[in-house]
Amino acid sequence: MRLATWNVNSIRSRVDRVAAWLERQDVDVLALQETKCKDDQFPEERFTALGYQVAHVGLNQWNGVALLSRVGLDDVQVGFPGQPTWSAKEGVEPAVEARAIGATCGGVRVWSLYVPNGRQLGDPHLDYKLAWLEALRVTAGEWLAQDAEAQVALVGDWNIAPQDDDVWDMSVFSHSTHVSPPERAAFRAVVEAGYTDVVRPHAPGPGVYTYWDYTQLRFPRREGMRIDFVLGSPALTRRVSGALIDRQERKGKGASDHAPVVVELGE
DNA sequence: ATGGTTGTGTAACAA
Repeated sequence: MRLATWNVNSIRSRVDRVAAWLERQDVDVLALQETKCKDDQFPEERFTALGYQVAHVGLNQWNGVALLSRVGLDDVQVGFPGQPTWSAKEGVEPAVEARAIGATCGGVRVWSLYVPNGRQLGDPHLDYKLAWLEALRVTAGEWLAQDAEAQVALVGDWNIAPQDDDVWDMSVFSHSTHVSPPERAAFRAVVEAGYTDVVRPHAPGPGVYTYWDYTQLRFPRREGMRIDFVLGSPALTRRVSGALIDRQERKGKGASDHAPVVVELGE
């Protein structure tokens, strides 16, 4: 089974590219982030025509996560237990954002996750991000406490570069989010709860990234960040036989600023 | 040059 994750930065502007890529890469399950649309705007028929079932949550033009699967899509869950809420502005009732959707696909509990962007050090968004990751760590840890053999994949855009090699130049990030000690500790806590980065051994750095900013010629200059991850539970990690970051897909007109990440699972 | 691009939706905001 081939499992993939991709921050597409708007599914409506990328639907042709995603559909073509799915067929080319022979992917069974694809987790999408930043679909940037409401549920009724999601181009579901494009994917059902290719044999995929679709689950999506999108509340407005921000965030939005989805799962496409051709190996079953059962027990869909919008948001994870304990997922923190966010209030966009003063006076607006805090709500759970469209940042997490889970389903069982071919025996694997797959979660498509879009971790909040912390924006700046000291920004309330960073506190939200850290609380979000801590809540995820607690819940995902409970899943393994209940069933140590559970096959769980926590996949998506984590908005964290866990190691210095995961950015092109650490000195550029000395006062930035994504690399700060609290963010790295929050990521490490998920790993220590039992979830392994299954891609890195198959796509080692330095210089291997999943995201390149649209501005400042970051992609041709090879100035990127590794911030998209597939974290596997122990039982899932044992099944991983290969992985790749499809850098080709970042090329050309109409590319997302993120590349897709693919994991091959054996029996 | 204190920005640089791309997305939402059509002014700003988000990344």
